[in-house]
Amino acid sequence: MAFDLQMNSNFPALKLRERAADKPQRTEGRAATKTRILAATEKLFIVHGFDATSLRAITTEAGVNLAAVNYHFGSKEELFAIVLTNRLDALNLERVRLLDALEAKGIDAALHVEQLIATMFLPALQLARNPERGGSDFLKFLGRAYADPSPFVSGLLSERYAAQDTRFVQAFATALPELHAHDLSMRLHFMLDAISSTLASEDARKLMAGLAATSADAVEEDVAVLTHLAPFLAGSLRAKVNQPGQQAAIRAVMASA
Amino acid sequence: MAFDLQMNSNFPALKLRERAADKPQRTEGRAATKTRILAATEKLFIVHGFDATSLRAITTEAGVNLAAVNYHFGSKEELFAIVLTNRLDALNLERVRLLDALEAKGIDAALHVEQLIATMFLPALQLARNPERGGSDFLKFLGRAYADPSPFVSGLLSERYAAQDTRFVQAFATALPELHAHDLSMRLHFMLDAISSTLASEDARKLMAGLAATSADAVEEDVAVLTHLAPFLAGSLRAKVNQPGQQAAIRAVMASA
DNA sequence: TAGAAAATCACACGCTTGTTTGAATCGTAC
DNA sequence: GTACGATTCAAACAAGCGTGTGATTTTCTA
Repeated sequence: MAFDLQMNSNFPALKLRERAADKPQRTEGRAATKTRILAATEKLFIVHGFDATSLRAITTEAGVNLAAVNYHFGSKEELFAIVLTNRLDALNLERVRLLDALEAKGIDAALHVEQLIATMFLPALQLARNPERGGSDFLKFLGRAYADPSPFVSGLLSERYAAQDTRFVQAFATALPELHAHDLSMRLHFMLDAISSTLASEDARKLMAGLAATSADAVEEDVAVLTHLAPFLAGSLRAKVNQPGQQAAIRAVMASA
Repeated sequence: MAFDLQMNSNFPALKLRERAADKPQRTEGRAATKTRILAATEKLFIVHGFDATSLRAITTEAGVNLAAVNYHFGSKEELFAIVLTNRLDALNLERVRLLDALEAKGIDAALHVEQLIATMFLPALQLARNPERGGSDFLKFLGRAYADPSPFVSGLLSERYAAQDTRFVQAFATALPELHAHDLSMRLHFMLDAISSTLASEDARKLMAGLAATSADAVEEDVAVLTHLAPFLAGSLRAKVNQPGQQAAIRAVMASA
């Protein structure tokens, strides 16, 4: 950067004094670069995704040298892998822990689907309220990650979390025994795609926030969001095909085509 | 649903090398370059999206010179705008026509939601069976377009089809008067995001094809797909919040957290 | 406080992107 | 057959990308 260059060549003493003044502890100064790169990466990834976030944008945002990324992280992909797994490992561990607890406690048959949905989404809501875990941006981050078109991101997610995914699919299959495997797969696919796109989109997230606007404390907000989300998703999963009259109604529309 | 896999391209007059040998006519030769660029653009857009489809990949696929794109279309964005509107204008016109017909015919209250859903998706199924309108690739194209992360693509879609969107939102609002505007917006948002991602993803499309595998002719295939799709989506739209016991079930899950 | 190690720096490499250029070629009308 | 507008062509442009380098500075340790 031009500023440093000028001070380097002409006033080394001045630069030394300024540096020493704003840097009282060296270990913090050493870790600061890596930390600020990680923070900037996450911030820009939320807005632009993997492909459209350049290392130059990251290092500018973080106020560090361009070469710092490759020095500290090796490559752009390794940097993003750390950012992604930092956040998502905790989320998925908590999801599996809740699923274990639910299955150990026994199954309330009538509302098992709603409980599975709550198990999937409650950890995300809770992390979203913890500033140290990303705060409200965590939901945007989650949506961006699962909707990102880059093969690197989707490959990392499916590789690293495939085991958890199949556990939830099996849990839903036992909760919905009358649903054919084809229909169940399609409907779960729909559900997760919809959640991802919604979390990644600003206006839809505001809609969800509006649902819980009346609640007082944190726990009640989670309850409010889930009581709107779970029936909606459960309704789609539980819907039966070939209800009386539905075929006729559809054929009526097709008659106009 | 029926996928005519032998159709690589949807534009006529693709034989040009042998034609160039005998007697090339000016208008045909002139149109050939533009047509082949459009076909290559559509094919590559389906696979890679807007950002990841380079003009060099397009012109190589089309077998034309790199400069031909800017000569005939002005810019990459203008080229993609033509490709997108070519396909989507016809789709949306048909959607609105069916909505007009449904509203003129009067409302079957009990199954109005299913009929609205059929109205939204039937035109896409029918276009997908017409080779001149894109064949089976039309559904992939549709999904790619609505799931594309590029601001240019999403901006073009929302600008050009905002009017039709609000018409459908209003139709759903009158069909579901008990649902709050917040919930309806969120659920429709979910629904469309899910459809887009599903159409864009290869495996999910195969799942949908499996639903209609038993059907004989084209019309019955559309009926089969819609009788699986409509109840599923209608179930999600019609689900009521705060059903008895749901809050308690959710709180039971939260107790483990 | 001197020397080794770690970190930062400016800079450049090779590559890809969309776009432009000016000359060569084609198709046709005079 | 020649002239002219329309098209095609190879080549280059400027900009952006991820990555690597060697020198310099900062930090830690003996």
